[in-house]
Amino acid sequence: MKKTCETKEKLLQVGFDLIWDSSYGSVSVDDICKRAGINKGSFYHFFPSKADLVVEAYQEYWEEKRPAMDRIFSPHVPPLERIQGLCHYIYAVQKEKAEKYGHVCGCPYASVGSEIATLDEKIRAKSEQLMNSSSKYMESAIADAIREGSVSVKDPVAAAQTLGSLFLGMLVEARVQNDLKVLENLESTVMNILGAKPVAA
Amino acid sequence: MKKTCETKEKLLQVGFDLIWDSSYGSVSVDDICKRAGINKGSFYHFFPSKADLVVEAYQEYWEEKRPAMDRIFSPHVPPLERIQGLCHYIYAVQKEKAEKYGHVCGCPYASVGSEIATLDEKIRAKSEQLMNSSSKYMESAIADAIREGSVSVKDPVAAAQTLGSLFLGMLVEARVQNDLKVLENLESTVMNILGAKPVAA
DNA sequence: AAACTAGTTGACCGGTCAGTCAAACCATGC
DNA sequence: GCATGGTTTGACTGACCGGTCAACTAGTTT
Repeated sequence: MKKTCETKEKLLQVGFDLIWDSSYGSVSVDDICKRAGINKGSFYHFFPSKADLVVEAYQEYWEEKRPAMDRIFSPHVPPLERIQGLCHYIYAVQKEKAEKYGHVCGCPYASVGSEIATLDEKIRAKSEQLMNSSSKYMESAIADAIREGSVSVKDPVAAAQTLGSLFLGMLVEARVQNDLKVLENLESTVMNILGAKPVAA
Repeated sequence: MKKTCETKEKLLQVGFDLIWDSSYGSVSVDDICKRAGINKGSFYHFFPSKADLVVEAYQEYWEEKRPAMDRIFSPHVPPLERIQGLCHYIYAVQKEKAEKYGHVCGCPYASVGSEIATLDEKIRAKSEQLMNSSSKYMESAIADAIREGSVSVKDPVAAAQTLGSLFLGMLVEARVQNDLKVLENLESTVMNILGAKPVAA
């Protein structure tokens, strides 16, 4: 008998990937089970519903990415380089996904969150929470940048919010256009908005 | 017998509204027909498939909104006031929709475009086209603003692209958070990015 | 060895899905 | 009065949906 976590983990990963790639509505529980090589009964042993799998999978994905975010936004790194690092990281993740699946996939929280926002409150709330989860990193980086005088913006909270919306919008555009080029300007656009002096790459 | 266009028009409008409010995957052809008070056979008399209805409905919605856009972006209006006008217009449309349906609905092209981008090429392409359709307005307004010296940005094409992504991102956020407040900062955020001198309201 | 627990199986449920079709309907032109 | 052709009807198809269930397997505890 497999260990508990193996089956559940497999379902979480496969479900997350399939839904990120296509959509919540178009991926059936059968699809997930078939791809995971697991029987449907087992799915409902671990998850009360398809929606619950998604909520758990999102949480897990975020926790998986946290160490990378902590590294990128380490206070040891100069503030503008942190933001630069995030831009590179986003591009790298999107590129990897696009090569693996043949589509630019965008932000998983935003795609499914927007799809399902008016239909399932649990998923909506989780999407909202995770979409905002990186703003703290950004706020502190911008605040540090303001303190060292390397940017011209004044309000770190407002600037972080603006950049968050911008990232989101560019990721949606990249997904709809199915083109990574949209994301190539990420860094320069961000630096422009912050009113940053150029930083050596 | 009703005129041709009545039945078809009704299906287009009802379909567009239902799908904007919830999602492409969660609205069935039966739902649309029931709400429109029209039989299913008639649906397939006018549209080869559900996807074709969406593409046509999107095109029609855009054409319906064009006169308003032409008015807002009339060259008789000072450039920054045009952009201000767009911000107010977006807010007004979202507010009206939210009051009618009890949800903030966001951008219809982006929601469905993102949902379906990797699954249906016709819808994906139409979404891409319509998401970009307002950038020309923005570009010329920014170019005029640069010429009159009322903004500090230099490149109208790049700035229009940035603002387009920003609008998109804020609309997605507003939908997922189901909160119009997200859009209240639209104008001030945009003016900040453009480096505009304040314009009398 | 019996009882308990957690995991697994796959057939099964009622309902819904997108899409089909042959027949009926009806305004018009002849 | 009759033929025409766009429009309308609603029953129908077969696949698929999310979710259930009772039976089964296999380690663990007592």
